[in-house]
Amino acid sequence: MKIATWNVNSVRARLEILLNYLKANPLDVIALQELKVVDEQFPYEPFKELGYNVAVNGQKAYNGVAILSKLPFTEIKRDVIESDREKRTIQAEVSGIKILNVYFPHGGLKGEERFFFKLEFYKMLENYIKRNLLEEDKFVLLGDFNVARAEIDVWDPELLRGTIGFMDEERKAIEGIFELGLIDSLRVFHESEKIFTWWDYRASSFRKNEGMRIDYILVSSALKETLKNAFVDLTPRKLQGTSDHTPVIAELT
DNA sequence: ATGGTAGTGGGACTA
Repeated sequence: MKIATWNVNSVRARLEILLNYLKANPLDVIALQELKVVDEQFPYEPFKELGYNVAVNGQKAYNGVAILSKLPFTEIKRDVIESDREKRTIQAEVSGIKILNVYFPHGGLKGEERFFFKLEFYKMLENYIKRNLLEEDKFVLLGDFNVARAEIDVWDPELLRGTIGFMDEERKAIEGIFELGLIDSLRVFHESEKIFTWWDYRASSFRKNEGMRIDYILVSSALKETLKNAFVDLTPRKLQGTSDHTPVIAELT
């Protein structure tokens, strides 16, 4: 089973790129973030034509998440965090695996309201997992975490230290989620490579490879033995008019 | 500390 996460930064603006990608790259499950569209206006049809079941939790102009799956969903939950009014979570079960897709807040500068909201969001998600998932559950947490975990996950740790996405407070918060026994799939196969998933549109960041690894696929220990590969696909980031993120993919048996 | 770009929706906001 191939599972991917991709912050598409508007599903409608990226429809052509997304469909072409799925035609060329067979994925079983794909988690999308930043749809920027309400459920009613989500482009369901072209995905259905490619054989996908579609579960959407959308919002106008901002946020919005979806899960596409070739296999049928046996359960769909939206807004799994109680105060999630921003449409940032959707969970679906596919073939006995619970898949939780999360678009974490970007946050703000230290001390600002959005900064505290972001830290609270990490804590709420940690609590949700603690309360709702058992150690033996087959579970995948994936999405745009909006934080780089370690120095290896940013292009210039000295320059970026203390900026949004690489503050000590958010790194500590995300570590609380990793410490629930979840496995950072990319690092199982690429232990010490500098690999990024996001590059700012500005300042030719992608050309200079000035990026950050802020998108993750984490798997529960019950899935550890089934993990066969994980990688970042840079190809779609090279296209004109593409998202500022590129997909992360994990392969399970 | 600022600016650089992009999407939405037709200005300001988020990222």
